[in-house]
Amino acid sequence: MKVKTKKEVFFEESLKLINEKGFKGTTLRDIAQKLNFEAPNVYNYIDSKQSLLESYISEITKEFHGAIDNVMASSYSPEEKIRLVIAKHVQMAVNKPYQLALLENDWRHLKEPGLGKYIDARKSYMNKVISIIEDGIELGEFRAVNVEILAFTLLSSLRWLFRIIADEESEINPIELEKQVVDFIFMGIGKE
Amino acid sequence: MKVKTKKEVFFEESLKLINEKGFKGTTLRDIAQKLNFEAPNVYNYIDSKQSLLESYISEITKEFHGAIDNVMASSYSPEEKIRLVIAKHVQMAVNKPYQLALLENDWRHLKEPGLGKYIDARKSYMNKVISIIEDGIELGEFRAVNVEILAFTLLSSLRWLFRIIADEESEINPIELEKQVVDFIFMGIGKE
DNA sequence: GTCTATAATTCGATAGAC
DNA sequence: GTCTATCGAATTATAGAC
Repeated sequence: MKVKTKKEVFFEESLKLINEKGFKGTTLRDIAQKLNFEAPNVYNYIDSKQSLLESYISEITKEFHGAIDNVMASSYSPEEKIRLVIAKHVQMAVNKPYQLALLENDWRHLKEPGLGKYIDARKSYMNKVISIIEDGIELGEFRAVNVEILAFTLLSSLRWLFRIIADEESEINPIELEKQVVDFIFMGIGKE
Repeated sequence: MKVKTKKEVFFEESLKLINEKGFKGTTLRDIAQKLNFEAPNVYNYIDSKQSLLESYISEITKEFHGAIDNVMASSYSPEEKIRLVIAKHVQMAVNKPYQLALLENDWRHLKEPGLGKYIDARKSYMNKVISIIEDGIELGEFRAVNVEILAFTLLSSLRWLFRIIADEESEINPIELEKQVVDFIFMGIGKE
């Protein structure tokens, strides 16, 4: 078991607090109190409250975009690509639920130019998903649907997976979670 | 066309601002500026900033719970009940996108005892959906699945429909939106 | 790295005149 | 209903001693 550095503990505990009270609702005093020191000491770890938000968000968005770019550039079929995208979201929800929560809850508190970049990147991500779905429809792997609405609904069900982990008291089996989500997205709830 | 009262304009404009900047990120001065008067005048319309949040949230949660209780008490089949639940979410997303956004983004800023009540009500809502799905599986209308994960994923895709309306520049046809969402949830994206 | 002290600003809210 | 003036508290952040 690796020993956590003070810096790692700082970022982990801050993350949990922000998850409970929101970025704007979490004060540097709150963070300091949780770590049992006085407020000005947070500046031993960060330059500003804003930079704290930015570091959490940039880390996780880079990971998502790196993953989907690799998927796009692969020779897998559209159906397999969608499976890989789902797998990535499940994996992230299981491994970094609080960071995902922060991303979804508090991205709006980014300041320019970071905010504009984030919004653009988010659109770009959805466009890549749309592109995969379009290919899949063309190849007859998917039903013909309104791709914008579908991509949006699909991503919505993926983006909020972290709540299952963050909210649920019970343990979740990641493999079972992925299977259930894949089945839902490909087959829906209907009998046939 | 009904003429809007000043009070209606106040609540509408406040809602849009909160949607952009979040509840904690929106100051009473921001609201006053948008309405072209000075900050203390907001107290002509509300008792406190907190009561503003509470009124938005209680209105919309009552509507959802009233709807699902009527559905539960009806003699429709589970499949038809799920269709009605989806229809309600689509209808709300189309008619009250900003209020739904506030609900999802800022419910955590409720204070006790309202916060606890909201969390309980949210769990209760999901339990009702789970109950419908369980009935449907028993009757052979739905595939046998992990109902908790399914209900969660299903509700996630419904709860974020408002973003299609709030974000999208293009007009959305509510009837088409409902059809696409129903098809996605019952059949998924797969060909068969 | 930790603290005390405090600056500079902003916030929700109130008082009271018109 | 609208304003000016302002209070009291809280916030991010800095200065500087230990």
